Amino acid sequence: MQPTVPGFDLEHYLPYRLTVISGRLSAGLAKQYKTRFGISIAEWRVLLNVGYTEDLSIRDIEARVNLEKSKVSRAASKLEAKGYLTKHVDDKDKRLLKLTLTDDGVKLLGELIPIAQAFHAQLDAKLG
Amino acid sequence: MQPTVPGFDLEHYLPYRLTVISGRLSAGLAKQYKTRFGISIAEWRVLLNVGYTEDLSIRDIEARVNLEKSKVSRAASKLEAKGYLTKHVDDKDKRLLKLTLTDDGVKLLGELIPIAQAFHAQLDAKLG
DNA sequence: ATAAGTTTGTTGCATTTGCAACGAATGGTG
DNA sequence: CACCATTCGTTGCAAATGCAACAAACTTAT
Repeated sequence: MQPTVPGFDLEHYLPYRLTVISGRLSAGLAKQYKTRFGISIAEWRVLLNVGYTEDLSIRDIEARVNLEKSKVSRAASKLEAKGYLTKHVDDKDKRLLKLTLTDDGVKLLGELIPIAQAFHAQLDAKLG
Repeated sequence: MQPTVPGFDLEHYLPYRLTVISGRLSAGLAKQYKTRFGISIAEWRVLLNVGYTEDLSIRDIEARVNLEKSKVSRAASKLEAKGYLTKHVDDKDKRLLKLTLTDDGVKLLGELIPIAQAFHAQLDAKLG
């Protein structure tokens, strides 16, 4: 624990700690989602947002979740291919896509949410 | 803001928020480091840890920073190729590599730290 | 000491990722 | 209207990534 380079308090550097912590948190759920449901983290987040708010566009999700639009686009396409959501061109602005969960999508989300909630409860318990 | 799927408070879901926030934080610094110094985030973290503690091994960093060991290995190799650190086989356990910053590495870290500190100060200010 | 098992770091390979380029749609300006 | 600039989503491609396989070094047990 001897700092070679003084003048920087690594242990308390916020961006650093946040990244490490959030990485560890995500990793736990990610494996469950992937192995049990064949869903990536990106897909899970898109699914969650589309389920949470109606008629979101790719751009909306990009802004909310801080995912590259190409990543959102591909995640949405995969979810569409798996039958969990549908894309509809917006009538008012035909550049936009309105994303909507299918019944299967809603069902899947219903299965995923309890897992996330349990994880969250577990986390809360650990944090006191 | 109409939840299609009830029973889940997305806005307050901690892992979700942490990931979004830490992603935004990292993104800001990442570009600076990459464009100005040709250093990736993984390399920056390895550099920082090696500077902070002497004779770290790949495994040590893997555990600390939560990076895949292959990622750490490649980041370390790149830093070595750029002349910022050296690898030495540990005498007591020849599987381990002791990573040490070169003079250039120390110098580079000295340039990067103020940027990180300024960023941190800026963040603190925003958080009140 | 030998054999079986573990740990450490690297590498091969298939997948994922980010960035730029692109077409289509819209907005703005003359 | 015509023209230029901007926005949105997709895709091509090079680079990054994760995982498994591997060799070498170490540990343990018999």
